[in-house]
Amino acid sequence: MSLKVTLADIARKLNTTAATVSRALNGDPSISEKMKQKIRDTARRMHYKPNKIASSLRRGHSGIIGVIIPSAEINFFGSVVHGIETLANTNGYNVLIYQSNELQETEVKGIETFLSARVDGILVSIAKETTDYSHFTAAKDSGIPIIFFDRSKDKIGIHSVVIDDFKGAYLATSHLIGQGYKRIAHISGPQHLAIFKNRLKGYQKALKDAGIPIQEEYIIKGNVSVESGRSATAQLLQLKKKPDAVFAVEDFTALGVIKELKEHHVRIPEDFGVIGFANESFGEYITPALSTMDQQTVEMGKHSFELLMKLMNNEISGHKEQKSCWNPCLYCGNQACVRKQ
Amino acid sequence: MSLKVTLADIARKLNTTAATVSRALNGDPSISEKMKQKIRDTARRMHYKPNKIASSLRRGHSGIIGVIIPSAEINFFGSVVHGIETLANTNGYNVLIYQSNELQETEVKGIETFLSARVDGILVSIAKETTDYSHFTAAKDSGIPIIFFDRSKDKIGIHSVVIDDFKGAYLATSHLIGQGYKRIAHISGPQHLAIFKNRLKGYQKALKDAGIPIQEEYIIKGNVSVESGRSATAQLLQLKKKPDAVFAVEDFTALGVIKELKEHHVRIPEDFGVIGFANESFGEYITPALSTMDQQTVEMGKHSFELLMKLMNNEISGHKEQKSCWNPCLYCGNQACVRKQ
DNA sequence: TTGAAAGCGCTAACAG
DNA sequence: CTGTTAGCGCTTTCAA
Repeated sequence: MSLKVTLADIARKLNTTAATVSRALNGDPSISEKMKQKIRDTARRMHYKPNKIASSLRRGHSGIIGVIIPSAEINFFGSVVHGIETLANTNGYNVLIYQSNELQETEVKGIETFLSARVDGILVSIAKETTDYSHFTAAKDSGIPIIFFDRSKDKIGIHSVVIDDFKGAYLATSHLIGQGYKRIAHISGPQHLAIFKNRLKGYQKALKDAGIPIQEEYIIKGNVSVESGRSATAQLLQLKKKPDAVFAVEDFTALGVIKELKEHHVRIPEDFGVIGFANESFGEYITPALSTMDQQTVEMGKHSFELLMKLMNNEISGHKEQKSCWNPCLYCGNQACVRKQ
Repeated sequence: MSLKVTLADIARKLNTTAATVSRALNGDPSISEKMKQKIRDTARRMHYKPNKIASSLRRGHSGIIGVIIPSAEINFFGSVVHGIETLANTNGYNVLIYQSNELQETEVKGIETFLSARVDGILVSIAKETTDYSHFTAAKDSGIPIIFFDRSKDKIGIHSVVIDDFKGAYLATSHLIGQGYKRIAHISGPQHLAIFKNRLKGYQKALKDAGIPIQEEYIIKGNVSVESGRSATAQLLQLKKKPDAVFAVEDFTALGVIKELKEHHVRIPEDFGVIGFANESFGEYITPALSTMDQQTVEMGKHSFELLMKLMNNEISGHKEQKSCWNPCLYCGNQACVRKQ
């Protein structure tokens, strides 16, 4: 029942003032060791819990950074958040997570909530359904450091941390080519999101560089879901000239491909190659195991937080949008990042 | 750059006072409609964002509830949190998520963080590694409403929301018996957590009721991981009298079982039956599909929040510990909750 | 229906 | 080294 022990309570007991107690507890060097000891002891005995609300109000910052993710049920994001937390915690920040559930409306609410909570910075991975970005630019204009990770939007003046999706897709496609597949299809994602657009481009470039003509009928628009992988595959299998491999824009789509192929009794990888782009851990669980591009999620989280911290500390400008391709293996072209069971 | 618009700013522009503006914005009926309109308009034009920090300090509560989960990378928890958020948001609460990463130390930090943030209530699913529970009881004693969900600890005076694990395990085991398996093993989880202990008991009761003798060598201690499923299975396959089915305490363990069986070229389900206890979505992705007990995660989240809200509103006593078995299908014994592909 | 004033718990500036 | 004072932005009496 001692929830409301305050600095003043401690001060009273010790015949000193709240200011002194505050300083002692915050390790201010101007306070004598003896006094500090005494104060720390009684604070502990009285079960004092600092009231961060009051502290934040006074200091003008909250020590919280907000992260908006589309869904915690996508392993990929859980893992990135883990990376964010690791670094945030060692830097004295706490992380507040908000799920947009892939909805623009909820995403807007998330931004508002964070603004009201006076978080010190915001990290966001854009919802699939979001097509208007004014809540982000408004937040930025109001002065709060904000950075996109993974799902980003170019040319609206907000920094982003992404892997080199173009190169990743290029490598994934090249991987299939290297395995001897000749007619490689691609199931893409919503083209208004940069990551999906760049993966399509990487796919096309890889084919071109290998001297394989690009067939429009081999490029199917998907929407990042198991179902869209299935229907796209069904569609591909009806073509006169069927493809013999698919590069799926992400793992859920790839899973749909595999499910559909199985129903048609197409053998993987003998008759048909499949590669995804990692966002799920189930890749290693399904049979046949899914080849996929590793995204080093934890690293992505750490890098995102680092960039955000620089922004919060004014170490980098918020003005000219900068894109941070952090993934060493994708960046340097090391093929090791093709993860295959 | 208008991050610091305050009530006073608005008041000044309108020749009134912060008090009036506050009242208007909060819909106080004593303010005239005309004034309210005017105030709302200028607030919008000035891009006013209420400072919840200040508001919380004054009101004495934050409107935030804290949720501690072992890991956001376990789908199960993401899904429960989703349920929590749904209800929390419609009730005007925001949800702050903290990951313990299955570590007691981090879990303690989470509690402290929440206490400092003055959250209005805490929901926690206990970390695997936690063996001392004093941080929970201390929090409760300090007056904050706290409730366990899924991973709970009995007899320390804290309410919990769990499914009827005993009955769930009973059903899972009976399911295997019903399919004709005769020698059913069980790979269990850490016995200091109630859910795992109860699942073991349910397994034993099901065997007993079916007149099948309980063999100690068929009960393997696991630690809730793919690896432990594998090694336990390897161990079981070395027995003179091999089992012909396994009830795994949760899905990661079940996955390990399947992987190991595959390596030994044991056919599922023809030669060997496997059933898990749902905490992952990969059940539907692997081959052969994993039979598993559905836990209705979203419902669990909603129910947890409801109970917490009752506690926060003093509608139930925090004194006598109460266990809330909320899962209708497990509770009523409806076999439909065995989810099989 | 509105204003004036006080205060939530903390920290920073200024004294001493 | 420590105390005094003021104020962060908001809400809530109490008055008018």
